[in-house]
Amino acid sequence: MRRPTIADIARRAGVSQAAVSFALNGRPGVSEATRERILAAADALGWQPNTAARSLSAAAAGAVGLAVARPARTLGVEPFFMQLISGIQAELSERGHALLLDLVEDVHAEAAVHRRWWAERRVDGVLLVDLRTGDPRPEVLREIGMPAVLAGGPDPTGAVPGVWVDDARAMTAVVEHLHGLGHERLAHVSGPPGMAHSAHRAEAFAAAAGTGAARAATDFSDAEGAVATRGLLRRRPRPTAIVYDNDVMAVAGLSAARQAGLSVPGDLSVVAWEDSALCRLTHPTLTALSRDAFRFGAAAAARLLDLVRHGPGGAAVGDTEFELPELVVRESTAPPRPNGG
Amino acid sequence: MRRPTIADIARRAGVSQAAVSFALNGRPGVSEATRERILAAADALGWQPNTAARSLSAAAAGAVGLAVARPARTLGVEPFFMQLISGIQAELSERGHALLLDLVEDVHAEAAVHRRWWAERRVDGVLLVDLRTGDPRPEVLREIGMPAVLAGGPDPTGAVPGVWVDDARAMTAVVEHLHGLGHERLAHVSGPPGMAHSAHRAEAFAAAAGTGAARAATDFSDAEGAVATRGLLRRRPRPTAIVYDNDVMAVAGLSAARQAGLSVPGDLSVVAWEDSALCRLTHPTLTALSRDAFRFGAAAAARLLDLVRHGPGGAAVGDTEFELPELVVRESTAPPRPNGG
DNA sequence: GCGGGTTTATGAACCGGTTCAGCGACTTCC
DNA sequence: GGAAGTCGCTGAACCGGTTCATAAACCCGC
Repeated sequence: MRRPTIADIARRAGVSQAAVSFALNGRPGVSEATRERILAAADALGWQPNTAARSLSAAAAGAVGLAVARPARTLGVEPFFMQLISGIQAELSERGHALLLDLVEDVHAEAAVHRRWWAERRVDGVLLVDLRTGDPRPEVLREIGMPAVLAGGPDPTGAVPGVWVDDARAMTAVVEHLHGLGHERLAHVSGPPGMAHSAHRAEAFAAAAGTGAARAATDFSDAEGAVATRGLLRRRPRPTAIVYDNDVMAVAGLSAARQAGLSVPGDLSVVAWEDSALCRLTHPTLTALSRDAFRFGAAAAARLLDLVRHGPGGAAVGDTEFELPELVVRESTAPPRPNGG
Repeated sequence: MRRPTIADIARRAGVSQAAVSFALNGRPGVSEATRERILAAADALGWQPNTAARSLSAAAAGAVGLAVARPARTLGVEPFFMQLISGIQAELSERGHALLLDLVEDVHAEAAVHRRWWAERRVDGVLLVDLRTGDPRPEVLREIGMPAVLAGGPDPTGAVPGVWVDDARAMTAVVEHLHGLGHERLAHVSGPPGMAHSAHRAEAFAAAAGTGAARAATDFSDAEGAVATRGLLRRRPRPTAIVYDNDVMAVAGLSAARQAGLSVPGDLSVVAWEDSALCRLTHPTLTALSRDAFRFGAAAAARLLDLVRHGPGGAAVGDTEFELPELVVRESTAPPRPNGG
């Protein structure tokens, strides 16, 4: 039951502990024959390194952290997050690192968690999501000197490198799709203006959609998505197409439109920013922007591990751009009715 | 930038390292005056214990693990999981523990992760979800002697204590609700028969629903939920009410019924096992079994920490029952049409 | 056969905490 | 006043790895 240590291996193989350490870590200093004898002994004993001991001398935790500041209510509904975490996880475990997860109230609590993790040496670095405007986190991370990567960057302050998607370009593509169908009065149901990527999208929308464009901000929840939709549909002239910043709100918007007596896509076209099973469950199915959250998470994790391993001057420098999301056209977008509005 | 150690505190307070350790851990051996001087020094330096060092001597990792073996595709869509994790997290962080998360392929990979975590001393215990029939995990955990708690037990082998919900009683309540409305031909769209809780529910359903009962098994995904629904609706006589084992399949079933030309709840009543925003987004809204996944997770985590702290003979022994889910009646259940079928 | 260099292996220090035996100083009690 | 006990604190070992200075063994050419 007692877990074997290198001392056990050393005794079994008849060598010193130092030799065992060299052998197990593939460093020079032991002959090939001895190395094999040691590896065989380690294998026979089922030895695994004690992470605490290794961390202590190596001054590396072998783990990275992800603290998420979103209400659990919102988090749970968005498939995006689990996919993201799954991708992060896959990359990390392949490279022998563990993932520490923390769900907290807000970005200040998150920064506090980062400080604690760092002080306790629990993690070698952290991943950031949901950058806010005036976000305290990048500054805190720079201050304590902890490696960090922003998933969904770039960080305008430049304190933290990011793996990012060009939301502006994606938004332009969505607007072009709608324009191409003949829509002229577009609306955007966005996330909180305090979220950086939300603000980016809103700007890009305003720039691409032209003068008739309307906008409503929400907290990403289905409830506010419905309220925003009702508000937009009361406008005269009424928008003929709405772009939602996530899948959940798009579904809520669909219900709201139906309750207002409008048909989709006859009276109103709908686009969701994030694709998921949800978008295929509705009737009509939703046109959506699809990105590979799994690979996105993996890319961010890979970037972070490089940073941890090689320091800021490592393999990649600055921000890394991730592929554009793909617009998957389904039933919820169609040309507007000639008499619409 | 260098993180302070107890040696720094000792130097600053003019005492030995041992005294510092005693003072910081609230143990006897230092006078009140000295203790305060030490705490002040620690505070001034912003000291936090190095978890690696502490783990090494205390032989405790200060973390617990959760490895989940579900396809990310399914995981992401179920709000239940994030709520559960959120609750686990809340309890853990309150008691100074971190959460290690791993998403893996299947229960065998999960058992392998448990072994590795234990050998590496990364965690003090693990939480189990989704017990399968013939699940290898309890046996592995008993073998290596790692504290574990099953969220969603009880474990029939008795190797791992569980925090559990009486699914059988809940299912009976659902069936009674439907019977009370006048339904006689009920159907159940269940999860994989290999999942223990799924099997329990199916048994309870069969016992309560009587002879006319039909059943279809799925993998919990929206796709199979739709297929199962179409199959059930082709039966003659047709069922007038369907109970789905999760929210996602219930929504998918709703679409499938509509496509088959049936109205809900006119021609078909629908009940979802798990409540979520999803159930309120649909049209009609879904009658659902609602349980507090957050508190459920917290309860499981609390049970595990007790086990870790006090051993198997600790505060609680055996399985702990969690409150029954509540049936939230919404628009999707109603009396069957007299001429239905 | 001997000096110089390389390979292979070892002992001991170190990472940052925890813990325990031991030792003065002080109190208590007879 | 001296034995016994308590209090407050220290020195050192220990957890399980990594690492470095050092030494023994071996190889080479001259």
